[in-house]
Amino acid sequence: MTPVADPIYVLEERGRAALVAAFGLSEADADPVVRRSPPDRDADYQANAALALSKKLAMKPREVAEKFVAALHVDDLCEVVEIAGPGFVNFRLRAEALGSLLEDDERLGVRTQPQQTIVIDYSQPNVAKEMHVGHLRSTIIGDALVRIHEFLGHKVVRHNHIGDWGTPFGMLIEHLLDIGETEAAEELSVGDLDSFYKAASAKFQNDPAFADRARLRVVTLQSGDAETLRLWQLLVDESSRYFQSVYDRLGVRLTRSDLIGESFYNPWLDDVAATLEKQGLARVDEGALCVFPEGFTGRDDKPLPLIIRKRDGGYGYQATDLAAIRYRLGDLNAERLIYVVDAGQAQHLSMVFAVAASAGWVRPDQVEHVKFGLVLGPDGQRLRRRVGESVKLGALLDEAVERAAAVVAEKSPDLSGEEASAVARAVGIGAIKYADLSNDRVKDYIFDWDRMLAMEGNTGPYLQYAIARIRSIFRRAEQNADGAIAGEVVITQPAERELALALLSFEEAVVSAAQHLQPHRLCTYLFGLASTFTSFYEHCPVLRADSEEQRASRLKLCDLTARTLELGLSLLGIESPPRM
RNA sequence: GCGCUCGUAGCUCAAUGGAUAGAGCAUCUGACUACGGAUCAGAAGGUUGGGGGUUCGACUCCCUCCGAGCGCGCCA
Repeated sequence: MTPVADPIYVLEERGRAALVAAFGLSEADADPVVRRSPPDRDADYQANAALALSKKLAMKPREVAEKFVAALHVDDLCEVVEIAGPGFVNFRLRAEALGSLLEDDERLGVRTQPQQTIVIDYSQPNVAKEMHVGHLRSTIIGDALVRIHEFLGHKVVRHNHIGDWGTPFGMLIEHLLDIGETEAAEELSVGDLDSFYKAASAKFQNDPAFADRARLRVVTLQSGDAETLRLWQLLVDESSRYFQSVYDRLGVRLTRSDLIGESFYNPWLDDVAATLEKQGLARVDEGALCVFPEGFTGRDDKPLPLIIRKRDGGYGYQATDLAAIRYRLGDLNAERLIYVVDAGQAQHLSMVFAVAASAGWVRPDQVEHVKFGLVLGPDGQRLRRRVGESVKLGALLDEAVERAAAVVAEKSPDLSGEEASAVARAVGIGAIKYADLSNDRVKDYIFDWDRMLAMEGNTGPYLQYAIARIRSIFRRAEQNADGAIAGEVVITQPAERELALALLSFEEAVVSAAQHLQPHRLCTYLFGLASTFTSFYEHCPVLRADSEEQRASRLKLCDLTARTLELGLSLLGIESPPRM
């Protein structure tokens, strides 16, 4: 059975062969530059290569296009191939070809890629600190990238690089000792991490004796004192429980075994420093061991250091990040590292990457910073609870589910209490995720409850609703929708044609989201598919189709649409309730 | 001061260097007692912050200016 296959790749392949045959180009130079055509152009796809090649080949663009078309074999797919404008080659697919391309396939036409081992570093909350919206973005985007790359056949190693080491732990442990283990565990277990951290921090600032103890405690901790480590572990365990509760509510694929935090790299930090020194990359400056990577300057044009070891002999996150790169490539044999970290860390990470590259630990093309912008409130300012305080994640998720429950209760009063609350969870969490993922991640975005929960527009609830609506067709048709639809897709109406083309573009949407590490490309695709579907559904009667063949064909289009939307949402980490 | 990011319709956002810059919301006009109206069709709305440049072709690449945000030596 022929799988669903995105014609853009077929045309690309045939186009490449034609360019090689017609002009003797190398495979690499023979990119036919196939794109979807703009709407209302009476063409489905176009190849733009002729214009780009005309100079290289010293021919007129139209001449290039003519020779290209002459060498092209696409009669089985296209009913029209014509040259337009200055040298665009337009393709219009045959209706039969569209129908046969849409044969059933578990993966809905998305092929797997040659497997790579990829470490994706995301979420990164801090021990003994409440998670905030910044962690939310990293978590949601990272989770989507994990799912997309796993689906494409890669081996993804999830690393939750938690902040569980370093200077703050001196004061946290001392504070823990002050109030007693029992009370501390109690406070931490109810998830009130901020008050614990703030109390410790306040004492550190106001009580010099406490501050001295805290500094000493850092040394004791990092030298591996057993009792201190036990107390530290208590903090980590309590915090991990809290993190896990957030991940479970979010439906994010992170577990305790993915927690590989800063402390994990502690044993290698001395060696990182020693190696960099031996390589002549690091030198002592103002008491600290520094590397000055080329091209980084700060104030007064002074070279900017990456501080490997502080004046007091301790290590910061620069050394830890370097050790992590060595571990991930050297010990885990990863081929690619992806860091889902806010844009504010761009300079730090590019310095770390530069140093790791010059030490020979990584090739520059193996590491990528997936940076993201801020979450803003309706006023366009950074989202805060009150001045200076970040919004607590737990409260945010509560509110999302509450608001979704109100929407569900109003729109679907017939759902049972249990189902209604399950739907509310899926809709509320899905709305938050979709609102985050549907924007270009590098930009700041405005967090707006009403917009993200709206049933119209490019939102999570809209897509979930579209799926539920299609599912209801099958309930009404009393037909099983699990690929058991007999017959084949026959395209007769323009709306069917548009829907078929949209369905066939799924692979490109997934691949492009992965290639650019931009989940919003997949969102844009899914919203377009849902819109195309509603137009089809309005214009083409399904259950009241003219013939059994047409009914079966249209049911099949419905089924493929629902499954594509479901799969697409699942790659974004979003659930699709069967009814809502 | 140096560096990075962003600036697109009234609002929120799209647009792997390709033809006439697209959606949703809001506004306006139509359609159908609805296979879940949580609908469909259409209109209006733009000097893509300004100015230069590269290119057959620029929202996209380069330079410059303006505006916003972030980072810039011992927190992570």
